[in-house]
Amino acid sequence: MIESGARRREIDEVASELFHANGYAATSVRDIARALDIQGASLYAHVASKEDLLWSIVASAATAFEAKANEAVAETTDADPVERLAALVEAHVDVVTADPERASVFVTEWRHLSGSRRAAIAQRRDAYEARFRAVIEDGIAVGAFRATDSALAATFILTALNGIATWYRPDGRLSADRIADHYVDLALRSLSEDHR
Amino acid sequence: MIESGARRREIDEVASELFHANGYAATSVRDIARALDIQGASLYAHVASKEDLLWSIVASAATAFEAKANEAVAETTDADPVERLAALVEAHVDVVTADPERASVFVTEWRHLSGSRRAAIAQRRDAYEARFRAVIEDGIAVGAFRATDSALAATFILTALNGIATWYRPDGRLSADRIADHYVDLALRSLSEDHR
DNA sequence: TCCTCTGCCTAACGAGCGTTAGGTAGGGCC
DNA sequence: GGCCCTACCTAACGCTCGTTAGGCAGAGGA
Repeated sequence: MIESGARRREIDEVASELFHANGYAATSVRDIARALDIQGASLYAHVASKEDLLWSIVASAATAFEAKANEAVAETTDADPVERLAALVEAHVDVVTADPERASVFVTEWRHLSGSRRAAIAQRRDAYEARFRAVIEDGIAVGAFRATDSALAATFILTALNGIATWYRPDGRLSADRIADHYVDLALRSLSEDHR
Repeated sequence: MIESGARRREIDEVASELFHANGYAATSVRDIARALDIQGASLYAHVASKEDLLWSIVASAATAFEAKANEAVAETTDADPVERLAALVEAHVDVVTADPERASVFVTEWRHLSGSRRAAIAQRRDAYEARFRAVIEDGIAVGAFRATDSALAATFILTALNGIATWYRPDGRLSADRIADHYVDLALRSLSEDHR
């Protein structure tokens, strides 16, 4: 039986670290087992397949991003698009810095999912990106942002945010909060009306 | 003997496509050979190892980025930091869109290089990023950009630019030129003084 | 005609891959 | 004491991996 208890969460965490460090394809089941001090075959008491492990990580990351974005939007229903975008950006950075390994696996390894799972994640990513785009369009309509290609702007901002997952270290020069503040600033200014 | 003739360039191109599509670790030597309609073992008449193939792609991409950045800086020696940063950003987008497969392999697969090669690329990446940082600092000193963390701003911009390699399609909605224009705009505004 | 070079072939190597089958030690509950 | 559940074990499966060895067909120059 494939459970989802404490040991399973441990396994997900170790797999996250290794997938983050070396990539999914370059990480063997026996690599993960070694990090847990057990045999490769023993992992299959907890997990149905290697891909299930990836799926569990990627799906939980997707859920985390969606949940935080929901919070951010709920907290800014009465606010203007500028504040709502700021909340969305901050939420995204929060999720990334809270678990950079998981976030980076989500961003870079989801293509190794097969068939319907990959499609499901692609769709959720699209929906997530659409929320950013919608807020940007609202801001343009209200005159808070300059008129520009909202899809391209959303992509610009989101890829910059996702990049954090690849270089962020909890013990690095900048705290997660400071990174979030700076990135909110950079993102909002990139859409600002005045310049030069 | 390992040559560097026309056939070899063909091989590099096919390998770029496959590494871009599926990742280095998930692409086998036999996959590359199949795309060339030859046997896996036959590749070794042209290439010393699979990693050499990756190295050849990554190194040529690094050289392309450096060369275009050199041009951009040379053409803006008398210009202000704003124009020089614009030239750097445009150069980067140009290199990415000119060969997105190669660029994306450079950005995402270089960690699979071993030892000294990985270190060499890491150093060249750092030096390249430092050029962006230096121009941003010049701009801040001159008052053209607002005072901010220049390293973080450079990372913000560069990761957004590198992201293009993962989604750009030559036959997509936006031409390479329009993407470059928009991204120059977004990058410069993210550093602008005024906002709200 | 012979020689050399280019570009590919077949066959095989040891190693590692994801995964399955079947077993066992130990702890908690009846 | 008997029972089941959790967590792991060893052994092995068929397959694919990167790579090497050795050979051969055809083109081009001497």
